[in-house]
Order: sequence, then C-alpha cells, then structure tokens
Amino acid sequence: MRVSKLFGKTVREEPGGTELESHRLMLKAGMIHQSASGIYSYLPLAWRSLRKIEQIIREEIDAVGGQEVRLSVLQPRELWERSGRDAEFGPGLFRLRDRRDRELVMAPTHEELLTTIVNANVNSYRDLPLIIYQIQTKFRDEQRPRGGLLRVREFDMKDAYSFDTDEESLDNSYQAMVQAYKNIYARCGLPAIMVEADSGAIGGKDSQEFILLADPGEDTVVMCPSCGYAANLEKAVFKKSTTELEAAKDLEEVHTPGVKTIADLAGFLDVPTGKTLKAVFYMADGEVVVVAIRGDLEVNEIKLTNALGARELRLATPEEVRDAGLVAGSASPVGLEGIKTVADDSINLGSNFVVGANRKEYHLRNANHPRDFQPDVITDIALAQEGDTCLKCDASLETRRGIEVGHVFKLGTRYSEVLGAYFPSADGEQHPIIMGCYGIGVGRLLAAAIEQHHDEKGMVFASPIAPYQVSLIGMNVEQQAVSETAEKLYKELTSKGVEVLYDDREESAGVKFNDADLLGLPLRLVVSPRNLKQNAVEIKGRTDSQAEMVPLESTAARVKELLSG
RNA sequence: CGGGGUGUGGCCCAGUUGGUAGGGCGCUACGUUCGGGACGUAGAGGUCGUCGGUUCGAGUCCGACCACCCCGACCA
Repeated sequence: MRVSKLFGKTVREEPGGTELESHRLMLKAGMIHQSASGIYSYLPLAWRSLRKIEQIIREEIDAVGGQEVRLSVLQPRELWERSGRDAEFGPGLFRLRDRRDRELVMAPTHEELLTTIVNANVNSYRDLPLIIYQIQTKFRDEQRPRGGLLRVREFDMKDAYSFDTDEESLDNSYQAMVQAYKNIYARCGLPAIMVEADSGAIGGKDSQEFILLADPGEDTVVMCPSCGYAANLEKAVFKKSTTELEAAKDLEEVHTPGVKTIADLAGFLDVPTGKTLKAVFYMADGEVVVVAIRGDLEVNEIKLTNALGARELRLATPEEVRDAGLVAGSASPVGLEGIKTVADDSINLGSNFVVGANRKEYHLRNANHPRDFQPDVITDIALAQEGDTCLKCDASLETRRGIEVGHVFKLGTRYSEVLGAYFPSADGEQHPIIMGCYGIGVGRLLAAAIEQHHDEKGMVFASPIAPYQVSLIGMNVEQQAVSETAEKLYKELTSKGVEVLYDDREESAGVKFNDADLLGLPLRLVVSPRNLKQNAVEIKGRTDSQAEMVPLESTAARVKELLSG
C-alpha cells in the first residue's frame, strides 16, 4: 500500500478528548472514526489489524475443534423473554420494531438463538460434544461507553459456545477453550493472566477472565505474589482475621451521642473496628435488606447480589432507610424483625461485638451470634483489599488494575432447560445439554494491545497483528534514483509476500519518520540519496535504537529473515 | 440514571464591557528547501450544537433542548 493513496490520514495536532493512549494513538494515526458515543468505524489500518486478530482467533478455536457459524443479529424479542434476559438486560438491549410492528432485538450475545438451533440439530448424545463459534458484531446499549475502543456499544466479539453431555465433558471443552485463549494472547504478544471471576448477567457457575494488567483498565484484580492466586475483585476471597474469642458477656446498652460511623464508634468506646459490627442498607429488587459485617471489613456488592439472588442491588436512600424503621448510625440485626438480613461470615470470627441498638444514639456491647441475632443468610460478602491475607498461603495480597480481554463461563443447563435443548442419552433418558460460553472482544483486544505496547513516539505493533509488516520510506522521492529504487524494492517485497506500507509522499524526512514511528510497524526501511551512495538500504526495528545498513540486493532476504525471527 | 465539563471551517483552539468571526494545523497553486513534524507568497473553506427569548444589533446575555467527554452502578 502506498501512503499517498491510503484512506485515513495521520494528524499532527493532538486529538482532543482522549484519556487513553490507545484511543489517542488510533485517532492520531487515522485508524478509527467516531460517529456517536461508543460507536466507531474502522479505517483500513485498524481493520487490517482487527482482521489479523480475528484470523488468529479463528485458527486457535478451529484447532480445538470449534466450528464457525454466523448467527442472525436481529432476533425476535420473544426469544429473549423466554430466557428471562429481556428483563435482565433491561435498557442495555437494543430493541426495535419491524414494519408489521413485531418486536425485535439487536443481539448483545447469542446463547438464546444458538441454543434453539442446537436443539434442532442435536438428536442424540452421539452428536455431542460441540464447540460452535462466530466472530460478529454485538450490540449493547452500555450505560457509559468509554476509553475509545475499550468499551463501546457496537463491537465485534468472538463468541463461542460448548455443548456437552456431562460435567466431565464440559471440563474438557472448557479446558480446550482456555488453552486456545492462552495461545491467542500469546500470538498477539499479550501477557494476559487468567483470574477467577464472577459470572455476572450471563449466568452460570465457574467463570474465569483473561486480564491484561494496565492502569487504565476497568477491572481490579486481587493477586497473591506468593502462590499465584488471582481473582477479579468481584470474586476475590481472603483470610479474615479472627479477633479474640471470649466467653459471651451480657448485652449492655451504652449511650453514644453523635456517633455516626464505625470510626466514631471505635474511637468513642476505645475498641478496635474489628470488635464492632456495622450495618449497611441496600435495596435488592425493591426490598430493603440489612447487611451486617464486621466493622473492619467492607461489603462486596457483587457477592451480596449473588447471596441474595438479586437482579438489581443498590444502596438504600436515607428515605428508604427511614421508611423501613431503621436508625441510620445505630442499626444492627439485633432485635430486628420483619426485615431481611444478610451477614458476612466474619460475625463468627469474633465475640462480644459492639453493635447498633436500633435506637438513636445508643449502641449495644457484647452482641454475639447466634445468641442475639440470627441473619437470614450468612456467607462471605466481604470485599478483598490490598494487604489482606491470602486464603491459600497467608501472603499479603496485592491489587492491580486490568483490562478484561476475555471471559469464559461454565453455563451449565440454564439456557438448555429454559429453551428446551435436551438430548437422549444412551439409556434413552432426556437430559438438558450442558453448556459453556467463551468471549473475546476483538476491538478491545486491539485497544489493549496498544495500551500494552506503545512509547512516546507511538504504537509498537507485535508483528502478527500489525496492519503491515514494513514501513518503507522513500526519502526525497522526487529524485529519480530514490523513487526507482524504492519502487523496485516495494514491488519485490510485496511479490515475496511481505506487507509493505510504502511512504511515497513528497514530504520531509521528519514527517515520514514521525508517521512511521506513530504507526509502529515492526520494521522500517529507508531508501535515501545518502544510503544509495553505499548502494544500501537502512533497516531498523521499531524499538531498536540503531539501524543496520544492508546491501540493496540482499534487502528483501534480510527483511524476510528479520520478520521470521 | 446521579455528579462534573465541553460544543466556534476537516483537526486543535482563541474570541475582551454585546457591534456582524480569528490563529495554528491540514488543504490548493507557485517558488525556495530536503535525514526527525522546513519557509515565503497567494488562495479556498464557518447555519458559531439546536430552538426560542432579550436587544437597533447576540458566538457573547437569558431559557429550554440536544450531542459529546470525564467520575460512579454494567460487560468482551
């Protein structure tokens, strides 16, 4: 490709309104164009990279037995009502009506449709297992798109689905996909790590994410530097300390004027925060819930949502708290009736707690479970924090930010049961198909790759996903010797299968060097009057500080050699 | 949806107490330059986000709306 003909121009001015380097660099390089919030078009350079990423994905999923399909984006809304996800996605689902006023959705993912198609094509356990996948545009009306391609409303996703007869078979499919994912990231030059994850709205049991550690990422990962434990903060577990367990003393009411927070309380009564229980109020699907947790811990709202089986969870407003008859600042499960209570299991890792008295400006000393209160649910709902103790090896946990570049789930039978995808086993019994699902956002992967590999001059593409392999710069192309040599080299390299971006513009050296650095192709070749005097071409890797001079006649061979090494 | 911010040629921005819009980049032409974003000269290009109001007169003041960006709840 000739730069003079390339659709999509680099710009000298810094693009405005960008926070992320990947966003800034792609705009500056003329790779993408935004038309609305979270909606981007890909220009040739970006599209070439994306197609390469897609091809890598395709090859790796094919290698573990995946079969590629193309499912419809437009789907009857009724299908989504049947699975319950019409309500679950809520406003996140793009809905529309056709000319006959029938309701359709633009698919945000494809569990529903594929499950029904599988049902029509799987007649026996002999037809299983299956891994079916596609690479296709998804539509999600995200509450807040952000960060260029990091989070958008229209995006290309590789979504794969496995269909198995039993748990063991599912494990095999799952592990095969995990391996395929690891290969994909490795080939894209990305050190993605696998972490335990919450399964979120997709549903299901086991779930793991592939995360690229990066400060602008939207996810927080909890990691153990000693044993390698890694989990999304939403899911992370840790060892909770145990405060001294004493014999239960009698409840005792104390006057605590002006005490509102746990810090106030601990200070006022001179006890450690771990010796208190705090109450937090939530609205779970319209119902007030009181949550009790030891004062030195914080609530993990994802864990709480799961513990409640709730669809929507948020903090209760002061009005809702008051209307429920609760006393903010002095609330506790002790003596509460008629209100659902959930407690963190830390209530059993201590004794004689200070708790709210459910009476303004009063607290109680020496509250103990289960003598004084009996929550409806007791489980782990605590938020892991930097410095907490690893459950597995007692080391100190660290937290890091990261970009989620892939997610795998064991779905189980959630969709097959609801949508009626059953198979007869060898003994003739009908069983729901056991499913898994596996996603990679292609555009996000590109953005993450740029976040991961760039410098002050621009992007640094790993060869397998670079839009072209070589920047060929013709310096002073108005000189015939230069243009003839560069043209010849361009044609020679191209004929040998090397992807060359030939800068044939009549621009100054600085412009061409800066554009080449910005695009960050693996190799840069310079044909110039100076180099021609030595009958040589200059070759430099994007991150090399020194260039090498190569005789003109062996340039193509040297380029092939460098690219294959 | 709550909080904060911004809308002015293709891009980045300036625009005084209201007086009818300007710079840089880019673009076109010519000339001079020619290994790290060269220079000169001459040009083209704008419903100032939209609608309404105040005023002799609005980019500027008032109101409503819209769009986009950023911070929180969702996800590849």
